[in-house]
Amino acid sequence: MSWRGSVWGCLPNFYTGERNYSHNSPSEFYSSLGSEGFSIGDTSGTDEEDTDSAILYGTLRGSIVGLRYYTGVVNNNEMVALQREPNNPYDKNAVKVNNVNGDQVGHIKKELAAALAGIMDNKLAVVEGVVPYGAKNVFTMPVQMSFWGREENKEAVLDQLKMHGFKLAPPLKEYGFGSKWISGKNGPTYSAPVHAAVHLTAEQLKSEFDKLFEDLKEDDKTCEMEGAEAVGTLLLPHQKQALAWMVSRENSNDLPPFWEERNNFYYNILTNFAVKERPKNVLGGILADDMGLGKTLTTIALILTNFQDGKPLPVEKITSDKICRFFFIIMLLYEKSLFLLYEESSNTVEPGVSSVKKLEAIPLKFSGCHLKRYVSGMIFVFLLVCTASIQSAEKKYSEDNPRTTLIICPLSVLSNWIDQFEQHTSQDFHLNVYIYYGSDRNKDPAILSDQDVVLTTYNILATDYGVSKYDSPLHKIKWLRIVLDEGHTIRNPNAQQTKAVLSLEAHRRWVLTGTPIQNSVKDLWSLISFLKLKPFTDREWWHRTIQRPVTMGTPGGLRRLQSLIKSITLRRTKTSKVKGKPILELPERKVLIQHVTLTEEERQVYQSVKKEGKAAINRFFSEGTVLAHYADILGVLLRLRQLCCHPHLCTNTSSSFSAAGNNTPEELRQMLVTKMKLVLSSGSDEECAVCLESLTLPVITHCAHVFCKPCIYEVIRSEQPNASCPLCRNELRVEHLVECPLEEELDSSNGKKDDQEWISSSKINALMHALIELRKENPTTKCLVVSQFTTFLSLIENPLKKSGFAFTRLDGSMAQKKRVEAIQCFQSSQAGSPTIMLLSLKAGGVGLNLTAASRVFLMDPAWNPAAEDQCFDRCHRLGQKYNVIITKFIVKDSVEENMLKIQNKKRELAAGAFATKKPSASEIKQTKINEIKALIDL
DNA sequence: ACCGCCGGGTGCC
DNA sequence: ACCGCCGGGTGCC
Repeated sequence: MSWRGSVWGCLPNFYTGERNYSHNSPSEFYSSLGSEGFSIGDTSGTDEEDTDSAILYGTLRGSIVGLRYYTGVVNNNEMVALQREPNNPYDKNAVKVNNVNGDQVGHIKKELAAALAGIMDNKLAVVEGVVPYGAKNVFTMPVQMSFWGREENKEAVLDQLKMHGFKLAPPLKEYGFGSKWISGKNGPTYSAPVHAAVHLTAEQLKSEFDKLFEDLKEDDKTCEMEGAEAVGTLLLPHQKQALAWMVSRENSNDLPPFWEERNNFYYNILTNFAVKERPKNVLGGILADDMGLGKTLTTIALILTNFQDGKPLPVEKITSDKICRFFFIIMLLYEKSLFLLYEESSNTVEPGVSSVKKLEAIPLKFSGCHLKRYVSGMIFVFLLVCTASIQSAEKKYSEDNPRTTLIICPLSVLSNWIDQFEQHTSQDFHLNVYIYYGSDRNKDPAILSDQDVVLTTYNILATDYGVSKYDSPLHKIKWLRIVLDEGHTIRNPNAQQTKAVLSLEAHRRWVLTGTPIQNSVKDLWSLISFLKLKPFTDREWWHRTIQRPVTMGTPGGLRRLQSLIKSITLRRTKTSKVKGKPILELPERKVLIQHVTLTEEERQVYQSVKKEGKAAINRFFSEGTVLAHYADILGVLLRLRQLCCHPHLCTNTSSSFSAAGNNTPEELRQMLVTKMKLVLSSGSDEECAVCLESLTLPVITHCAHVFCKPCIYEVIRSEQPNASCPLCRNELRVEHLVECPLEEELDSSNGKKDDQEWISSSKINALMHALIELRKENPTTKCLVVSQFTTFLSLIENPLKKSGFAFTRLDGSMAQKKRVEAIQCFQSSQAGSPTIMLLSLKAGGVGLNLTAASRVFLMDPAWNPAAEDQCFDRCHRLGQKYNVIITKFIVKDSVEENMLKIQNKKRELAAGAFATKKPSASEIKQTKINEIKALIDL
C-alpha cells in the first residue's frame, strides 16, 4: 500500500458541501454519585470508593408532581432519576424527576424537595427512585426513594430529613435492585434486598470476572470468514473467526442486551423502561483477545472487508492511481522545472513513518515552448476532469455514509499500526491512511473524512478537544467506525481523554483490549458508555443495574454482567483452542544459563565494593534503618550488578551515604532527586507499595521512599491530619514530597564514556564468543542483545564493529522516528541487514515485534522476571518461525546468582498468587528486607 | 383533580 | 360574621 502523498494533497478541493456538525455530548447529569468531588489525577482508582462503600440508609415514599407539564413517561416499577435543579426560578430546592431516557417526568413535591436539597447538594447521600404504581396518573404519582451513602453520613441524613418531618423506613422487601432477570406476564417481580450480602474484595471480583469469559470461549462464535482481496495476509483460523464475529456485529439487527419486544414496545428488563422506537444495538463491541493473537490484523481485515451492505471497502486499485500520478508529475515537471521529484507523504510526521518514496528521476525535455504549453494545458484539463469526478465520487461517502475509520491508540503502538497497515494491505491496493499526529497535522475535516483510515492517539484527541470542544476536527466528523486500541486507556471516567473519546460520533464502535477489566467492574463503564449501549451510557443506570449489584454480591448481579459481556465481547486467550487445536502454535523456547567467571582483576574490584557495601548495609541493619536507606542499598546492589557486566559501568560512585543533618532545603531536595533517580534507574522495577503496580508519576518522600503521586496523595488525604509513610511510618506531608524532574535520561551512568579507553570484560568476551560461534553456524541468524544498562550496550558496540557484525540499536532514549527505523531495519530479511539488535530491557511497548530474532542474549538479570519474559516475548510471538534460544549470562558467585534465586521465588509467588490477597505494606517491607539479605549474602 | 386549597359570596328556618 | 358554609376557580417547581 502507499500513503496519501502530497501529489494528491495538492489537488484542488472541489468538495465544498457544508456538513451538519452536530454534537452529542454525553449526558453529564448524574453527578450525584459523590465521586466527582474528589479526584487526584488521571490515574483511575480511588475516586469512587464512595460509591463502592455505600450502604442503604432506608427508604421513603414521596410524590412526583407536575406530571402534566412534561413528556417523560414511566411504567410501574420503573426506575427514575432524581436530579437537583438549583436554578429553578420558583424554588431553589427543586428536584427534577427524569425517566431512564433522561426525559423529565415531573418534580418532587416541594416539601420533600426542601428536605432532599441539602442532602443532595452536600453529597451526603445518593437518592434513587422507583415508581411503584400509578405510572399512568395524570397529575401526580408516587415514588419510592432509597437513600445510599457512606456509613459516616447516615446520621446527618437522618437529621436533615427529621428536620423537615420525614423519617426513613427500613429497606422495603418489595424494593431492591430492579426487576428480576426475566419478568413474567404479570409484570416484573423483585429480588429481595441484599443489604446483608457480602461485599466482594477486588481479588474475588477479578477471579469472578475471569470466569465470565470461560463460558464464551467456544460459543457460537466459531464461524469463519475470509478477508477481502485487499487484505494481503492470510488470516489464521481464530482471526477468521474474529473477523466473522466482527462483521456480523456490524451488520447485526439484534436488540441490545436486556431489551425485549413486547406488544409493539421495547422494554428494558433492568430498568423497566419502555420505548416505541426500536433501541439500537451497538454495531461493534469489545475484542478482548489476549495480546499477540492479532487484534490489529483482524481490525485491518474488518476495515477492508466490511464497508457497506457487507461489501468490501472500495479501495483504489493501484494501477489507475499510477496513471494519474504520472500526468501530474509531468505537469509539475513543466511548471516547476523539476527533474527530480520526491513524493513525500504529507502525513509523514513525528512518529516517523518512512513513507518517503523516491520516484524515478524523469529527465524529460520538451522541444519548443508552444508544444510544452499545449501539452501541459491538455494535461491540466484532463486532471481537472479527473479530480472532479474523483471528488464527487468521494463526496458520496462524506455525509450520511462516511467512509472513514478513526483509530485511536496510545502513542507507543502508533508505529505498530502503521507497520501493520503496510504489511497487511495487498500491494495492489491503495489505502488512504492519514496519521493525525504532530504539530503540522491537517485539521481540515473535509480532508480527514476523505481518508479510508485516520490514525491518531488519545493524547492528540484530548489536546484538540481541550483547546476547544467545538473546533476539534475529529469531533466534527461522524465516522464510519471508531476503533479504540488498548481501550482500557479510557477507564477513568474523569480523565480528559475519556471525555474526549466519549463525545466522538460514529456508526460503528470497537474497543480492542487485552484487559477489559484492570481493577474492578467500574473500569468497564467508560467502555460500555463508549459503545453507546442504552441505558448504560449514563453512569446512574450503569451503577444501579450492574455495578452495585455486582460489587455488593446481589444474586444475579454477576450473571447480569456476564450476559452483558457475552453479548458484546469476543475473548480468546493464548491457550484457547480452535477446533481442538491451540490457537497459537509457537515454536519452542529454551532458556539457557551461561555462567561467566570474572577475571582476577574484575573479581578484586567487585570484592572490594562488595565488602564496603556489605559493611554499610550491616550497619543499617544493626541500627534498624534498613528501610530508611533503601535507596542507598539499591545503589550498592546496582554497583555490584554493573561490575558484573563491565568495570566502566560503575562510574558514578558518588556515595550518597552522607545523609547527615545540616543540609539546606535545596541540597536535601537534590539528594532526594538523586536517590529517586537511583531507584528508578536501578532497573529494580520498584513497585509502588500502595497500589503494587509499577510507578506512575513517581514522587519521593523525605524518608526516601518512592510512591506513585496519586497513591501517596490518597494516603495523606485519608490519614489526615497526621499521615505517615506506609513503609517506615515517618511523618508524611504533601509539601515534603519531591517529584521526579522531567524524564530526561534516567540512565544510571551516562557520562564520560568517551574519555576512557575501551576495554573488554568477561561478559563481553563471553558474548562475543557466542556470537562468533553462531555466525559460523548460520550467518543469517538474528540476535537480540539485551541489557538494562544502555551504557553497557554502547560498550558492546565496539567489539561488534571490530568483528564486522552489522547491528542496530533500540533503547528508550531514542526518538520515535529512530526507533521505527531501527525496528524496520532489523526485521528486514534483506542480505546485509543487521543481524544483531542491541536492545534495552524496557524499551518499547507491548506491541514491539522483533520476530526476526531467534536468539536472545540477556546480558544481566532483571529483578522482576516478568520484565524478562516480556522482553523474550518480543521475538517469541506470532510470526516467529524458529525455535527461540535465550542465553542468560550470569556471573558466578555474585549478586547475579542471588538475583536468580529471588526471581525463582517471585515466579512461584506469581504462579500461586492468583486468588491470594494483596500483601500489606508491612509484608512488602519484610519481603524487601529479606531480598536485601539474600542479595548481599547476609 | 371523582381531590385539596384558595378566597369571594353569603348568612335562620 | 373577627365566624361557618357554599360552590367556583384552580392546580408543579
